[in-house]
Amino acid sequence: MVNPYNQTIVNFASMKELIDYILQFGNLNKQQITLITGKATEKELRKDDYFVEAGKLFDQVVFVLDGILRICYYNNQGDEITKYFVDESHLFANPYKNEPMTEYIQAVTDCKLIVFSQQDWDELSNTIVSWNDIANKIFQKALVEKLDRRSSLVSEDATTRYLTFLEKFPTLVNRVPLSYIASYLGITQQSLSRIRKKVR
Amino acid sequence: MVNPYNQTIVNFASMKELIDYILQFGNLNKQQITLITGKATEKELRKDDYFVEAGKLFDQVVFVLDGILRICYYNNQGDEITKYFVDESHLFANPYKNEPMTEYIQAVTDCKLIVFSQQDWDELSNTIVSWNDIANKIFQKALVEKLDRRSSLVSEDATTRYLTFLEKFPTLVNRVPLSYIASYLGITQQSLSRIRKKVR
DNA sequence: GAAATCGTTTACCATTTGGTAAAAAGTGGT
DNA sequence: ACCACTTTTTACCAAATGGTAAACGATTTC
Repeated sequence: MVNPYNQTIVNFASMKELIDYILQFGNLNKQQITLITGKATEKELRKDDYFVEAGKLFDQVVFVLDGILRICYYNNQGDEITKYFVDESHLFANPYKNEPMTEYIQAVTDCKLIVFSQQDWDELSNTIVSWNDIANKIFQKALVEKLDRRSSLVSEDATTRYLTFLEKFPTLVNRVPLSYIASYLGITQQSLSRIRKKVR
Repeated sequence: MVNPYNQTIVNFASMKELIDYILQFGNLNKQQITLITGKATEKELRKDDYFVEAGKLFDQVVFVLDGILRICYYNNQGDEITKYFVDESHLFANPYKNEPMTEYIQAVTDCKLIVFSQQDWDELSNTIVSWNDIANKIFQKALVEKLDRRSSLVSEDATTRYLTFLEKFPTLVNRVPLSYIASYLGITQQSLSRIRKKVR
């Protein structure tokens, strides 16, 4: 069978992770879980693979089973900026589904993902009455969290930002290149190296 | 009639502003508009009044008819930080309705607001089928915009940040004290004064 | 195992920003 | 018009950060 996107059916254990995640936001019965599972596909990425390139449309909903993604863009000075990371057990969707991506998505480590097309994802509301509510809760919470994190990046000094990053993402530090973390924190890698030395 | 909250029925012209705003996100018929209008109350604030204080619950939905609000908190160093401004024709709701506010809301100028209790706002979904969808679109869009703005605050230098602020909020510069803008941009007011002199 | 590559650290100096303080400009009240 | 008060600007110096480059360490490749 031809499979140009390297996508496979999702196995039971993987799917359970996603379902457990969704169940935090609302109840689902067995039948509804089967409906969701039926639309899910699995996708693997190698370290440094680009999952989505800037300029292209991206209308999928992605759950990270294993690995770390980063969402990036280039700022006014042409520096590559990591806007945020998406790590294990987090959902990601593009808020601007109908516009070409201004950002690109890259695998920081090898990744295992569960992927839905936006259409499949949305169609679940036809058969699961609470689906829109659940989906909105999920993405709203994610947005609020991202906003809070970025707010603290603006109002704190570089050292505090790094320490907060360590608290919020304790599992990322040793798996993500320092330069990515630096650009996420809004400082140069030299500054971050200096800070790291100071706080160690 | 006792009116401890200084709230009044909303007049027609004011209500039209809000309805026009909501209609960007979905259709409403006359009857539905009447339902919404019936739940709205008007509230006025004087410059520097605190609308919501930190530590208290806040479960209202607020539309700014006139004036500017700012949402603030204190950072680790004890500095007062303006997290964002809410100006004319924008809706604001607390994403953490069930938790005491960590931020406070202050009137930067005299303000005229339309206010809904969260309960009234939510109850509209009982009579307007598309209400949840409309409301989610409104707040999701607001969150995404705020996130994009804050992202550029992290990745650009102070001068670029100020110029971007001028572009995004051309009507705010002359109505908001420089110190508020500085804390929003993540710099001291001296730095902002210097930048302002440079770019003028 | 040597060479090449990549990521990180260090060093140097220029630039930017912060902190404290004082002066200047603007605002409101009497 | 005057005073008191707030906001903004300016100045000075200290501290933090950026830019360029080189050195170091770890990993990969042949």
